[in-house]
Amino acid sequence: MSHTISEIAKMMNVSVYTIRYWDKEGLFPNVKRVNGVRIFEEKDFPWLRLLNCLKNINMPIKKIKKYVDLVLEGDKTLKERYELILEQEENIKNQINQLKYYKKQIDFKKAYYEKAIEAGSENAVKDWINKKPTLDVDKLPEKAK
Amino acid sequence: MSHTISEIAKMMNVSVYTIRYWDKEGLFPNVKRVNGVRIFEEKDFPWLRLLNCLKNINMPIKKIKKYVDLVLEGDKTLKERYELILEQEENIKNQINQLKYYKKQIDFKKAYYEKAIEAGSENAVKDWINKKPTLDVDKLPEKAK
DNA sequence: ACTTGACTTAGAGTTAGGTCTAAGGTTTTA
DNA sequence: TAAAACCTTAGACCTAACTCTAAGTCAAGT
Repeated sequence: MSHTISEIAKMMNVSVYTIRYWDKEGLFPNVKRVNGVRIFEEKDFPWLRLLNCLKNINMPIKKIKKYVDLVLEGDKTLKERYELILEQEENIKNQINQLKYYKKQIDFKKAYYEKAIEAGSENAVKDWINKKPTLDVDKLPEKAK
Repeated sequence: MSHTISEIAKMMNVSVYTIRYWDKEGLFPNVKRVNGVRIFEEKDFPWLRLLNCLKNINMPIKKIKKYVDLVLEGDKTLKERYELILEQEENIKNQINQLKYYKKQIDFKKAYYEKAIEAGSENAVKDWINKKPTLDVDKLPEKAK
């Protein structure tokens, strides 16, 4: 079963323009063409799947391109690719930890507004918020990327 | 204790340019000035803290500005602000879920490369990767924002 | 008084990642 | 056989979020 660019765009939930842009950036080095028209096949799906993953963990296109280039160089880059993947794993962990950390702050703010709405005014809960620590950068989780 | 722009930039781990840009965008409506120079005080810290949080959960500047405007309108916007915060909470949850989902794929890829490196070639583990599902967009977690 | 260094502004420039248009080719449908 | 509905390219344009430059102000130190 083969697929056109618009089908792939739909599958990946991006625009046709985006797929063409990614191709221009070299992210599809092996996609077949018939009369110049891109034909995506089942054999391309594992890569589409991984690409979708890498995009969604916020890996920059240039870094994805670098990975693609390593793949094209064959087995001699296995270790380098492994390290790149390890780095991404670290990166995801950091992103998750950071989001969890900030979720607590948002949850506090939510509770704060619940109290304020109940009281009808923000002033009524001002003393409550002041129990919270002030900006303390030392405690921030490691920045993602 | 009062602080200059460069101290705040250091604290928030961004450039001085960035703080000025944020100010230009209206994110510091209440910061004191002496001879035109911005003076950040302790009373500004809760907002710096929240701003830092909102930036790190990937809230766009325009949306943060909207929140600032609501705050300036006073108690009559409490409910609207509460809903904006709720939305952000949803958003963080989605981001976390998505990252956790993709982390599994990265972990699989990591194991894949460990096997490939051990075997000395990717071909040796090609059958192993093919046990994995192909691109299946229906199972993707809800997109964040 | 004068240099140093940190601050100010307006506005131009940069980067990443698309997004769109114009002009044209091919293939299916009426 | 012709229009509709896809596809193609090159390249211009767009947006978000900075990033930097130029020209200038101000306060502190020598």
